[in-house]
Amino acid sequence: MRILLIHSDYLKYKTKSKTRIAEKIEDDKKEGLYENALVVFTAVEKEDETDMDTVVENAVNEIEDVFGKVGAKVVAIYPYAHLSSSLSSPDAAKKILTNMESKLDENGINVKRVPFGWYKSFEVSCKGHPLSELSRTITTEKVVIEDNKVVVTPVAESEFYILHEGEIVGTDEFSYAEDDFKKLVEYELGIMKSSGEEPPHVKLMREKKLADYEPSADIGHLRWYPKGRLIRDLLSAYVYNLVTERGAMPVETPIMYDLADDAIRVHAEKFGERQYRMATKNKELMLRYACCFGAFRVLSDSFLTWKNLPVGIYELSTYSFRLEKKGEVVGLKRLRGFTMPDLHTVCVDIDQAMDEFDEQITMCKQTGVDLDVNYEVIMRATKEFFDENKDWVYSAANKIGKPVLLEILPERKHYWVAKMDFAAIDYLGRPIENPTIQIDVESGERFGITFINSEEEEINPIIIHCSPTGSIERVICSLLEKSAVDKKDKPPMLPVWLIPTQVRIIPIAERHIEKSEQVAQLLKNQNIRVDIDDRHETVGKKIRNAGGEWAPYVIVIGDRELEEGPLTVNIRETNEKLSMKIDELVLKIHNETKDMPFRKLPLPVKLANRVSF
RNA sequence: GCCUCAGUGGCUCAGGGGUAGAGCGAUGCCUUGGUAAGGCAUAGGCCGGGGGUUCAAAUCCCCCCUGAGGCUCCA
Repeated sequence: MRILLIHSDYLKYKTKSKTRIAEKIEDDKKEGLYENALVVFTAVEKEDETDMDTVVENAVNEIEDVFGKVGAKVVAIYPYAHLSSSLSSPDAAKKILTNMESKLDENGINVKRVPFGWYKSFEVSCKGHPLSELSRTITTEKVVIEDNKVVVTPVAESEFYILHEGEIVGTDEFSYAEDDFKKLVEYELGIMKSSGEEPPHVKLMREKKLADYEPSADIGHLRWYPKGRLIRDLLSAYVYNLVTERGAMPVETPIMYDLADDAIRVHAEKFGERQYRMATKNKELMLRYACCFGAFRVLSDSFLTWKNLPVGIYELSTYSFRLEKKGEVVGLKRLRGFTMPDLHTVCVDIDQAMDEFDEQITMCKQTGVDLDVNYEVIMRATKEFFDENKDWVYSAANKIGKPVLLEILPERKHYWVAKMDFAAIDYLGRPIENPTIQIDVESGERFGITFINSEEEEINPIIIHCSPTGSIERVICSLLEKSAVDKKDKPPMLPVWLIPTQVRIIPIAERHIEKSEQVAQLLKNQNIRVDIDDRHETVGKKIRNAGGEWAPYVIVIGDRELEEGPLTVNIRETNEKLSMKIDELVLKIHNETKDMPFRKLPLPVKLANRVSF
């Protein structure tokens, strides 16, 4: 429910004509004049229908609070549909508005309600003091009043443990050997102190010309420059290969959905206000915040039998949209538009889901190796699930090979009963939630997904949600944060398969450019991204610039190299100058990029021709 | 969304009611060179946007936008 509160000198209204949904009214309600009134313009929304009593209660509390503060004489409830683009049914609205009226009345407040469903003229004279114009969003969340303060009803709290080598211990009793794990636990338990610094990846993503803010879009939507786009493409190809090799089938589904579809609406409403919504002429649409919608619709329209299962449907959501709060959006870590690899695996039952989950743990772990990022892991389960499947939870945690934080939730709040979150730890010691695996026990039924079991019965399957890397943006975030950590004791780098310039060739004088081009062509033919710094600068400066671009290999070509023979190659990682033949360099790079995807350099080979972004 | 702080050339920043500044970068010229910044010159600014105060606003005040930190949140 949305309300707009106006403290007015007076409200004056007059009914003009009925709409189809008009309520019946007595003649004395056809017009009205209320002086010193707190006018409550109210739009009742779809989600309010799920818990009308709570909405009424919350709204009444809010109104009474403001009423008391501004010292108005009367509350005038004014139905005003234009505050929301997601309206409830007229019947529900009428009921809620009437209930608000009687509740306020019971509490001894002089309350009037302006008729619903009529075209009306009105005049309102706003007093204009600081509290005279307020808007509020009222939700179905239960609140209690305590010491005059509104407090969200405390839900029973989660319990936290550490699982390690088959043992379960309290978070206090565990002796933390690994720094990153300790940070993760402190963060999860809310005992980490903030340092107040800016995370380094934000500066890096701009400095390295990967991505930048786009002030002309909404907050949290980025522009990507060629180098950033290249890395995104490589990561996308990487995940595609990873999941298809394990049998998943890629699909592509729409980015927006019609809220008239019940299953879509219920699933969407769980996400509350954090959605982008748009109204077209006849439809109320939402932008997807994950691939679930499309995947579930594909699955519910497919014929599945127990022989097919488990089966995976994969999509890379370019983009998913979440209307995160302004203050929460930061760099690559938290965006309003992001790209999420999303794998949905249909399983016949919870046992098969657990087996499949085990496979996916292996897959998620592998991404940490391929990306060269350290993950710390949190396993979460509802109390009920944990009690029934203790052995499996222990063994799943054991697959991580190091301590795992375990959260046990007293009851199921979400669609999942068990999940595993993999987090990289940023420069400031805070987790970046990346891969995730979740066992979903709810969506199969909600979206009408069924399979035929061996007894020819139609059954709702268990579905596993998995993002093997987490969002592409967060992967890049983790890589940049890691480089900032590394900077303390070694040169910051990206994995060789991801860095835009793998080999930088520096000709000393113009007469060395031709030879540089020949070397570049040989490397290019071997699927290596190579470029030539042909600018009129000193060798020292070009070396410095190559370092600034994190080029892992730099070759200087001068008179000595004009003859056939070995090249001198600067190796960034070790800061060595090695004499090697081209073939040796090719072999070294191929070894380092083995089994990883390749894309060509999306920039002019010669630096003199490049646009500077 | 709330609280605090910030926005001056492409970048990093100085200035602080009365000619708009520096370094880096860019461009041009000189230098044709051997491993982390060669020299000289030039261009580039509605001082985030809009209102107000003032003879005069980049500077003071108000609103908005954008960014940072914190709070909250991340299904």
